[in-house]
Amino acid sequence: MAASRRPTLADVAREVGVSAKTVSRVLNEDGPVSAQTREQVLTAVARLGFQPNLMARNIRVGGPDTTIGLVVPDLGNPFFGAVAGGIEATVHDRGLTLLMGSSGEDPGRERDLTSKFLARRVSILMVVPSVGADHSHLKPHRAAGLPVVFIDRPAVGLSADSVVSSNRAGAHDGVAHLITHGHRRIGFIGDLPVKLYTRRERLAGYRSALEEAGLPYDRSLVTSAHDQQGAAAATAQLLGLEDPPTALFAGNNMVALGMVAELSRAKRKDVAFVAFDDVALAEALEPALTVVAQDPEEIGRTAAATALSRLDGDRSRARTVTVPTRLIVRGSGERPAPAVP
Amino acid sequence: MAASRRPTLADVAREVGVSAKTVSRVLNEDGPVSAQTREQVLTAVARLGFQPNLMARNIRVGGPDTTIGLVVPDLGNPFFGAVAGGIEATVHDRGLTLLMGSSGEDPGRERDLTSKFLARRVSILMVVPSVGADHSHLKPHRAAGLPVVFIDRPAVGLSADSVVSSNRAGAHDGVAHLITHGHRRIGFIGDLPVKLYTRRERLAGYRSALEEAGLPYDRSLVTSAHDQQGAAAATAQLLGLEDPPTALFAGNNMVALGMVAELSRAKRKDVAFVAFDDVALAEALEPALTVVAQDPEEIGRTAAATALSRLDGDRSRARTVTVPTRLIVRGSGERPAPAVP
DNA sequence: CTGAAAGCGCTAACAC
DNA sequence: GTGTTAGCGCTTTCAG
Repeated sequence: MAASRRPTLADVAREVGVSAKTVSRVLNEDGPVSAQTREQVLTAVARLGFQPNLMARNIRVGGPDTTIGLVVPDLGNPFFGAVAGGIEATVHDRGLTLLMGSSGEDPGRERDLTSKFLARRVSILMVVPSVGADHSHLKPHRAAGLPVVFIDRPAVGLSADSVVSSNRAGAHDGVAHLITHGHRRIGFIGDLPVKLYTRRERLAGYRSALEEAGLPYDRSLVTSAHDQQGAAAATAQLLGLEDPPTALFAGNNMVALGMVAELSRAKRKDVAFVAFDDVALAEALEPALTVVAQDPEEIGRTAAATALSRLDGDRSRARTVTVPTRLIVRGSGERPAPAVP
Repeated sequence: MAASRRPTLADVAREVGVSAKTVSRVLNEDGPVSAQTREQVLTAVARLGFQPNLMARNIRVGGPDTTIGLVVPDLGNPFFGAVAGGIEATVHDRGLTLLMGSSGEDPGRERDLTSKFLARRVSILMVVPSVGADHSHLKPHRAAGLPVVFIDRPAVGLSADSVVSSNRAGAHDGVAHLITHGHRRIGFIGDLPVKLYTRRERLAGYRSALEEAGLPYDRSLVTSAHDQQGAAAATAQLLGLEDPPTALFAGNNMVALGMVAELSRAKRKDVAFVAFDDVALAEALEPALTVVAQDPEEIGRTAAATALSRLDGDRSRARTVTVPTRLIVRGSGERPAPAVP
């Protein structure tokens, strides 16, 4: 059972007794073809199970490939899955397909992936940039007209479109919600590394909410974690302070999981908390988890729409689109602060 | 700012004053090249920002493209995201890239996607087949040596490898756990449509556990839902029966969310429950959620390993690999059944 | 309406 | 070490 060569245009042409060009015409509904030959060609195509080689076509036509290159930190993270879903839904009608890879937050891998995608002549490049990644190597491609969109975090060293959540305003709203319920000492558990764009923005929102309420910024109440374990530990550490916080703000969904787990383990029913980013089962918790929800699908749709407009000739200068977050009040933020002595 | 043409091998060659083949040799580390010209070529490549056109290369070399086509029902579903992550991790070293699309459980879209992928000459095709999809159109490609792997559900009308969870055994274990704690009337809320492979298998596991314990199979205790809302309604409906179940088994993670939400809403702290598929925050619930956990990453890794072995010439007959599930006992399944009168 | 020739960007197979 | 020629599978261009 030898792996038989796949049929080509020429095979079909020979089969019918016409030229390759005629077969090509039939398949692309280009120029005129007699109903007669048309029929014969289609029959032969079906019988041989012929499928035109898209790569060969693209190379001749010269245009970009009908793919979108998408680099995310982690394919398994539902946030990026939802972003990808939003992109796909938006570009599907244009016949574009997603080429995906994960960088693991490693600038080197990110660069390998983008290079590979560029070598494939993707129509559009979308990247969730890793901390420390430099994007200057994309400059010539941008100049050549390639739409590039950065997702969730802005570009570094390159002027390009980007789409982000309203991190700062969202964090502000979440923290303000806690303040409204009387809390004056609020812990912040952010992601790592501390240079991460989303962490910086969300911390800024936290600080602005404090400032607005005339509360002091206490560095000892700000800590970090990069996984669920770490977040649990950070939670325990904050609660163990001499003058501990009466409320906590989780800087992302991973942190939220660890924080909730630790509070539940320690049976601390007195601590109020709010998390950035929604999680499944948030409503089923006791108390139900109040969150600052992002809209990853909308981020994906927006990124795709932006890129498509560039593809269609929009030459206006690079813009950053902010997708709003939404405070979903479910209860966990309303535990009252204890009366101050 | 005209969109300048991207440089080609010939451009680089002209720049340096050598032949295209020499440049090719440098880039592919093929045949011998003097250190002198090598240096010059690399310089020119860097200066022009040249990136070889992978499509052109592939077409000449004739082999399949270095991509894996992956069709899933829904990109936003974390289960499939994790599967994709497992695949990518396994194939990364071979230089393969993921081409992904979502079918929305629509056999037509699934077919469009697979056809597109085949036209791109993917090295490997992986599909989570939709209910009602037929795969006979893949036969010629299989015969031509294309590795095809079905994920989460077996193939229809085609002999090909597949990788699935131990749905039957897993459901059996979950239900047996409930029986162990004294439950004799156990509700089953499965997914929809009822013809879905995973639903059938899990229901079979449910039945086998009942049978093993000498318990009757009562059809009125078996119902369905295809989203969280529906699952909540189904839960309410089961608990409203004249002779209601004292324990519930959720057939998937979506159903679990709805079920937990409804039990929490109705403040039914007496009902025991177990869910198929793990969910975030399961430990933080009260009681913590006992689940039959799947291992989607491992499913992805296994699928990839299987496909790679085919690529490497394994011609043995098609096999179905079952990835074990694991009962994670956290508490929700241990609420005792009320004493029978 | 149809076909022959040329060429997209690259590499295999031979020269030198 | 390096260049030349041919050709991957397809489409463009121009003749019939």
